[in-house]
Amino acid sequence: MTQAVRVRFAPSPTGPLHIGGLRTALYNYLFAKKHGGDFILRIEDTDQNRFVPGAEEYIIEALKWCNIPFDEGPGTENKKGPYKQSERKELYKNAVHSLIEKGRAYYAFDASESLEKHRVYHEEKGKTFIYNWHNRLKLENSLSLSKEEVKIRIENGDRYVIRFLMVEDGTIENFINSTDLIRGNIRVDLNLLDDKILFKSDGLPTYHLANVVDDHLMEISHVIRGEEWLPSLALHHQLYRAFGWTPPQFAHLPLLLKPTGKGKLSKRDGDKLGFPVFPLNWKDPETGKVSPGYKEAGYIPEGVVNFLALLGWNPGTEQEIMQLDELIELFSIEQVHKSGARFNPEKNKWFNQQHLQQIHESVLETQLIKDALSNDIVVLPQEAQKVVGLIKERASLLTELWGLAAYFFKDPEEYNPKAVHKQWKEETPEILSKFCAFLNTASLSEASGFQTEFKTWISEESLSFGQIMAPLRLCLVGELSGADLFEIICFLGRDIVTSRIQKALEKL
RNA sequence: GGCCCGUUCGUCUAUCGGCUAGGACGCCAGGUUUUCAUCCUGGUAAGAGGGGUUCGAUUCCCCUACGGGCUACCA
Repeated sequence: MTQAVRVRFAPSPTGPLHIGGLRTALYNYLFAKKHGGDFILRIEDTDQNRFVPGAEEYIIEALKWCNIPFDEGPGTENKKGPYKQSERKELYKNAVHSLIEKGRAYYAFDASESLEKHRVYHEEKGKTFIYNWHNRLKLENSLSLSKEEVKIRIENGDRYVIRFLMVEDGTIENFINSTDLIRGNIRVDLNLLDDKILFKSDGLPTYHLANVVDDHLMEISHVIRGEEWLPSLALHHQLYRAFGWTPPQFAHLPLLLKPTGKGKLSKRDGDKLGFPVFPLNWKDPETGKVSPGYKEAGYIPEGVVNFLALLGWNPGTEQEIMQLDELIELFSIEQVHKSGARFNPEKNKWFNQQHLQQIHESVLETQLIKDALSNDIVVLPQEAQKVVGLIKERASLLTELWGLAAYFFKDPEEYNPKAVHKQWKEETPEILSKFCAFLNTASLSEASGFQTEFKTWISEESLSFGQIMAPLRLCLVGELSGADLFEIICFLGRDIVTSRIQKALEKL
């Protein structure tokens, strides 16, 4: 019998979820759904100092926007909950005490400042200070101090932490092999590892303890997390072993790197390079500063998710445009890459453009109507439907829609000077007047029919396309770009076309 | 500094010992179009370096270089 697949995404609410975290969530989700398993959201809020109000809500909203819902998490029925670590304190306390009883954890009273001194001192001598078998007996802890002393200190209310006893004696060779689903075997010398703090003096567990306890209690089968956790893998394995628990399987995802320059993608890169790194707008509760989100910048979740999925993984085929259900179908953790992937905003946009062509047009129509309304223009549903059909292939972002469609609903306010200079000739006004006359006799019920009539007319008048099309476009659009001109004319109707031509004739 | 992980076009990537190294984004050129965009066609450009193993290495091993991560009473 194989174990049920249960994975978790475990962010800490220290700010908005960024695109790298979102990808981790996505991979977890894809893996879970691929194997018919559950995707669990756990909030790791054990750092009181870094807690940011609103961050948890943001994370939940962001996952919802991306269409990657969790099966268990805050607010769901508590099968294995609660799902916030701050509500699980007793569990960690019990766990760490069981470790103390087993002799695998101990109290330590050293002040941060005194440890810092040790570090500096060692560094000056070109050495590294590690709190482990090397020196733990020279420091202030329940292994070096007498039982009475320890008891007195604790009863006195002295601040203490609880440390993990990594290895008792570092003189014996002691390697551990851990398996990573993506990287294979990873071999670490346990003698080089430190006695990590499991419990902080504020009475809360550190990540390492809480993480292991929760993954065990929540019956997590696969831990899929960022590569920054790879160095802790050996520690986590040792913890499972010390508890006597079977560890889950691990997979460490490659990091997302900056588009240019060095290092991993950070929350500040967005501002610097002008693209969002967050799924949704985020307003910093302290500074009030708003960081842009994909949603508000006009991206659709289908595009963002598709692009993100392919950053560090691909199905091995040449298919790139995929819907969420296809991603689930094709996903496999073994095909995830080992090396970091540079974030490419250009390609991100391209994916969005591709998906924008595929989503239901009603989404675009709704957006267009909304944007028009904020410009005090009422666009009827059937108008929106018609116009979206004409312009959507030109749009990469939802936010570009109105800019591409505005001339269907309002007269141009200005005429591109360059274009005017190039296309507005001496004979133009006369030709346009003739066109107006022709317009009165033409049928505008259908663009293709009108085009035929138009062609007949210009040959009768011995005019060329270039002579009339460009100026006409200027009159109607204000630019030399835009949708099919015959479609525009038929949409606008005789009166508006005529009035726009009149207006342009006056102005130019 | 120490430990760990990585390294194919500028970028994302295919290749699981047979390669004329394939695709996509970007860029460039051409075509379609009344225009711009879309779209279509073509072009540009790569296995870090050095040793092995092998009939044959981008692929396996080692070294070096470079890149990345971790090295907190943060996650």
